[in-house]
Amino acid sequence: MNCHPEVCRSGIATANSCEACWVRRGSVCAALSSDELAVLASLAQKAEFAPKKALFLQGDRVVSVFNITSGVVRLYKLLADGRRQVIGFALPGDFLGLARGDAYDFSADAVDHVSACAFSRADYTALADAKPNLLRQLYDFAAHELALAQDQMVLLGRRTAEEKVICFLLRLQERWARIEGNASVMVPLPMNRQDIADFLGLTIETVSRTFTRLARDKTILNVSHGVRLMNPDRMARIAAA
Amino acid sequence: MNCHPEVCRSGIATANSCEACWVRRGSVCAALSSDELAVLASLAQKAEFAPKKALFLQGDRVVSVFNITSGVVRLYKLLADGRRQVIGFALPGDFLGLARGDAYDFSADAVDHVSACAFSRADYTALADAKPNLLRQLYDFAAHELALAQDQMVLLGRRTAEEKVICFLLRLQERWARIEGNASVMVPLPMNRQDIADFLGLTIETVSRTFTRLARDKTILNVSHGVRLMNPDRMARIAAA
DNA sequence: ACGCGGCATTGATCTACGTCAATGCGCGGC
DNA sequence: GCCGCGCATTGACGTAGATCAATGCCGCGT
Repeated sequence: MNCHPEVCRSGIATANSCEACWVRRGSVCAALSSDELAVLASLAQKAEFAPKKALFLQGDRVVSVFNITSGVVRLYKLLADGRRQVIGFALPGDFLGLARGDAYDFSADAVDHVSACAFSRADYTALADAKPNLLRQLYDFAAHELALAQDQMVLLGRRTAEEKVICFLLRLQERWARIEGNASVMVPLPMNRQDIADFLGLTIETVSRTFTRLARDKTILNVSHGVRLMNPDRMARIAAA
Repeated sequence: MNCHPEVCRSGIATANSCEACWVRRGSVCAALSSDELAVLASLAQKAEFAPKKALFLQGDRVVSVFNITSGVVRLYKLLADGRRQVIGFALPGDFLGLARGDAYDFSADAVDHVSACAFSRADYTALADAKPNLLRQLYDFAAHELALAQDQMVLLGRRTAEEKVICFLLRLQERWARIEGNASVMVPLPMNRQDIADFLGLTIETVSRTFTRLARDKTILNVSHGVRLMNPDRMARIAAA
């Protein structure tokens, strides 16, 4: 479960070749022409982050933007008293750096080992201004993220703990499927229970209890760094409710 | 409190003139050149909606996009069993129609009397494709909305009922201030308690109790369709926590 | 093979908020 | 000017999920 071949292999086949980048389809750099990709490649810096290392912190000046090529990134905000809300997990193909203004308004750190393409923000915005293609992709990505955020609001505001966990698993399954090209009942969960709790607006104990209850009634099977969906239909029914 | 002159007067001074539109500054049509505005004006249709009338419903095909020129619009999603999450309130100057795909994924209806500029979606996307200016504005607006949505996630997932209500009031105050050009301790609340509850992930009773508790300890004063902030400092301190 | 440290699980109890049920009240219609 | 309706408030009580406190377990380094 640790090593999904599609996910673990480097996103970039040869140094600074965007054409060969396997996350390009489904990423913000999809639908760029060959010569545009060449420009992009010349600006790209390969970056690697060990587990728990920060890509950036809330309040940092935005110097770089990132395309994730492998691994999972945790995006979160902290309240002054330490309460944390995870606002999302960035997966391969996701773009980081939509921040308005010149400071990040959330923090991002690597859940597992993360590889990313880094661009200077100045270069990237210049490119976006020059290439309406790319701007259009960024716009679509932002609108997509917004739709996800709105779904998450419904989840946080109006769903029970069990529904939250089930929706979380189904949505993650779908995102992995989009990345790997085929849906699987094995859902990798590289993040820990605390991350999931902070994403769903629950405590770690409630998340844990919900997982064991779902496992007890054979809806899921807990495996080492993930979960196997044993009854996706039932889950879909609960998520639809 | 019902009639903020800035808010109640029509957004458009003369029919189909975007140049004279008072919400333009701060809206998505800001920063368009004079001739671009002329094109925009030729495409605009003035639309009016009585209280509770739908601008569109979740699942409707996207035929129009809107710029709100006066009034307040409630944006919400429903679960199959009737639970409702209000995902936002659109105020004068706000743009509606970022929906991905060709169906709306949320519903929008008028809280009070609403005036809007309607554009055919096809015209609007064509214009955006032709004018990178406008696309850039749309992108910025989407990124701004995303930032708001992320703040709302923190609120929904990690804040107490009292904090939720206080943050709600302060954020609304700031948005009105941006629209009217000056901050006021009088915060109009055209939406009802149920709307506020569904926005904050609470019940109407909890919202009501929280308002009366805040009024009892002189933090706010309840007035007919709004609230007067009597102790903004204390509120800011709680919101910051 | 052992022990240690981080994470996850489990149980007992507490509480913020939800639910249910009246009651109040302002506003618009007649 | 009164009535009725939709919204808001208030109170009594219930509960999902939080909190507090062990205990279990797995992987990793020595």
